[in-house]
Amino acid sequence: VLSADLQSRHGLSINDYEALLVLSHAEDGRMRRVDLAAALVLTASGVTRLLDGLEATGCVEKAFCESDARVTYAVLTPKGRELLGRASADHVAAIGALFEQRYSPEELETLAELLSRLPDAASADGAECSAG
Amino acid sequence: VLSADLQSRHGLSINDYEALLVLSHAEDGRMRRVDLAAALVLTASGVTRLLDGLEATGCVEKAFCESDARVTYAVLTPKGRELLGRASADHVAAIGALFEQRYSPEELETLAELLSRLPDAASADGAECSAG
DNA sequence: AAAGATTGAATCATCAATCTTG
DNA sequence: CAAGATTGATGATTCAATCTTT
Repeated sequence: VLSADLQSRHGLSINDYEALLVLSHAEDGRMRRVDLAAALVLTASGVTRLLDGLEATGCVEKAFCESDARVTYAVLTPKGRELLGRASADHVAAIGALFEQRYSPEELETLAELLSRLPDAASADGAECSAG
Repeated sequence: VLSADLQSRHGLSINDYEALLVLSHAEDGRMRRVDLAAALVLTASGVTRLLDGLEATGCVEKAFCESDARVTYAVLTPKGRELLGRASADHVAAIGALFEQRYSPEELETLAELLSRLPDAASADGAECSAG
């Protein structure tokens, strides 16, 4: 549901969205591609191809590293940041509706705590999830 | 983890396993392909290609419907049933270990109840998950 | 030799089109 | 025309190989 929403309203796949979100939290909206891959739990080649799309739409740009020519950065553009802002507003609201409709605040906390015990579980915090 | 285990120990993808499991619970180990697709949350073409593999290894066979020539059945073979039995023993044990290591019985029940409220959640029962 | 990035081949899913049968 | 099944083309992802730089 959430994925289809992002796609139809903003033209973003869930991975596009996550990539923009991660970049938006990085220093200067810029990250090494290899670090972005790790953050998105994708391979290096997966990131190359994901960014191909975001570069084509002008949401992300390449930048090169002066001190190490092996490194390429992915940089969030103003256009990308704007798109993320709009998409994030909708997405966070949709998530909120989906969960608040089904769980009380206490239940949400319990659910988050239980799921956080699974292997490789991401932070159950949620504070980092908005593009604010 | 669970998926990699199935693949390396028994040569089954998680979808292969699920297909054999669903067939094993059907009347005579046989189902219409379209119904199998629905049960596996796959498209019709996805099922065709999934069964291609299971038919190649002799775990599933085709059968035709006498009363409606449009229909093709997927039939679990004895070989498929044996493989499922072996894989299931390992798989269920692995799931058990994974969860019992992290949750008390009460916590498991709570987790199952909470998750069952999500849209399209499958049965939280678990009774149907073993190939026994 | 190792690290970062990209490319080509393979896998697995989907959709759209097609074929057969009802 | 609708239903069941398959096939071809496409998209997303991975792995293995390659290229450049350290």
